[in-house]
Amino acid sequence: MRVEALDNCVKVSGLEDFSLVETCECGQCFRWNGQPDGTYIGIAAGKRAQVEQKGDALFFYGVTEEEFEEFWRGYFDLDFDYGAVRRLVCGNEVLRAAAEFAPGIRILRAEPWETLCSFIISQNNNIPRIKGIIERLCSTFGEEIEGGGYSFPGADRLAGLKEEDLAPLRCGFRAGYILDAARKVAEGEIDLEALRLAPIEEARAELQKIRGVGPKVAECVLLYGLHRLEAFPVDVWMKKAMTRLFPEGLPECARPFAGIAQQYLYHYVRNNPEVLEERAGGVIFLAKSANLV
DNA sequence: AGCCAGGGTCTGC
DNA sequence: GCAGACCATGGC
Repeated sequence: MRVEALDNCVKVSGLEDFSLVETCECGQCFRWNGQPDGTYIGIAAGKRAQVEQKGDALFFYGVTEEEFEEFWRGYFDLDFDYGAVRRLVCGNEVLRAAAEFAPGIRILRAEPWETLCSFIISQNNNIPRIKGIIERLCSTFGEEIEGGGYSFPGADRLAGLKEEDLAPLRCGFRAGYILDAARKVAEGEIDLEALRLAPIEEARAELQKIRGVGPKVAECVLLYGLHRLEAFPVDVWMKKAMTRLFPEGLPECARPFAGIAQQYLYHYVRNNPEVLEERAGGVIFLAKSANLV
């Protein structure tokens, strides 16, 4: 991987196993939006970037080399060898097919609070509407940032609000959940940063003390917000995928990186729902499907 | 119109 | 412990 500063952007070349589109469209993040020109504009940790991929190179517009090194490099997890993980899970035929369908997926290092709040909003909801609610949350309570757009409001900003204050979000029954989470985090009752190193069972239990946070949301916070790669979120799609494809549970080879395997699988079954059909023939059908990619 | 959405809570067995 | 109603909103 090579990093160089050009006049108006930072160029990062020599990337392996990275796809901007796959990473931004695989359902883990809600604030990256594809533009008509093929670039993606996103906001994370109060910073805005416009990113373009050409082959094995990324171009970061509106970003200095220092900002890239200090934040975006880690955010996109560019220093981790995903090829090694793919080869590891390839011991299993189904996982191999899933990983080969979108080998450029990365697990972003999103902020814990933003992730917690976003996945509370995600419950019993669809992705376009989740994005809409989050955008309204940011434009209403976030701060305007350089280059346009709004930061994600901190827990302390929301902790003092009442449910009616959240009415403009049109987030329905989730308003109370957001406020409970904001209060517990703002007052230090829940220390999200401490959960990076806590035993995972303890971290799970801690997160589920928040109203509106059950097993699924907790796993998403662990994986996307705290980068606990062993976390394994199971939503309705993953439940179908596991029942249909892994009735005995996730193969042993994938356990240490269950979260990455989950992301490959989730994206795979959502874009190839036929592999979940009753008469599909499981592994044989999957192997065929993989050859088409 | 009616079903469903990257679920969770609460109630009743 | 587990099933089932219910939750608020809008995309399709």
